[in-house]
Amino acid sequence: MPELPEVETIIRGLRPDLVGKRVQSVDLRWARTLATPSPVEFKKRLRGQKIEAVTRRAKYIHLHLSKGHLLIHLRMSGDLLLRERTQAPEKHDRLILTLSNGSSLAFNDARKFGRVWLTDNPDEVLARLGPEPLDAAFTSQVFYERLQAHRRQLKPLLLDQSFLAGLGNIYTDEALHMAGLHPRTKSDLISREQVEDLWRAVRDVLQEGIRRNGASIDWVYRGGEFQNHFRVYDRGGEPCPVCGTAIQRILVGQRGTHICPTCQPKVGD
DNA sequence: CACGAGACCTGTTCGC
DNA sequence: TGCGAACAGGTCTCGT
Repeated sequence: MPELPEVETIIRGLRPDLVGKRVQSVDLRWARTLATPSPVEFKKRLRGQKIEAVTRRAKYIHLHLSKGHLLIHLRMSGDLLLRERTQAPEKHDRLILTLSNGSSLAFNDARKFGRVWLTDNPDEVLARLGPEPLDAAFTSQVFYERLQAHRRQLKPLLLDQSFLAGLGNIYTDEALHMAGLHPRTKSDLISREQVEDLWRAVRDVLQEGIRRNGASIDWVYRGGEFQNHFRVYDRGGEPCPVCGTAIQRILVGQRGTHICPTCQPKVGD
């Protein structure tokens, strides 16, 4: 479910309830959720820690603790929820932290792809990430140079978190449609003007996603409403909002991809 | 280096 | 209704 706007929505919601609280107890219900350290170490080091800040880097949730850092990646189906301490664990809860204010923080993840790290050096996990797309440092010139440095299909490149951090399948399709670019276009073949359009599209679509509290599809519901404003994603067969042509669903880099064949003509190759 | 296939998992939806 | 196949918001590793 979660891409940058969904993760941003989650941390904004949780932050006021988490900052200043202490971890009283740790209930690890699916051991493989833990990337590092060992379960025994994890519990020992986490208990008693105070949550000092809640931030986001790309799709990672970052809890800054009095000593150490808890990083959480929700992957496909993860969710982070505040519960009443008295509430019984739910079916897919993988980790539950009981907090000092009588609530608990539950990491729920049906597909078990999500991961949690407890580390003194968050860079061990985050260092390989590319630029943060909404950062002031991510200029269209930086984007242009990075695109030129590769000869790859645009969509898989935009999904590569070491190239640009935070986009997922939804926002990539939306941004490429907004910029009028075909997802298979080679990254070094687009003009400076097209890069400018794509740069603006990426930032606009992420900001719109955040403004609408993210997108919620299917049974993994979070209360966002961006799903009601998709231009192409999950809209195969429906008319393109710009030109009316039927939206196509194709496969690019093994990911379902949605394009308007009129607005996003193939280039180069 | 770029790309495809397969793995990791469970749940929902679609087609027959 | 039943049942298998296809598919899902992500990322990693391996082989070509």
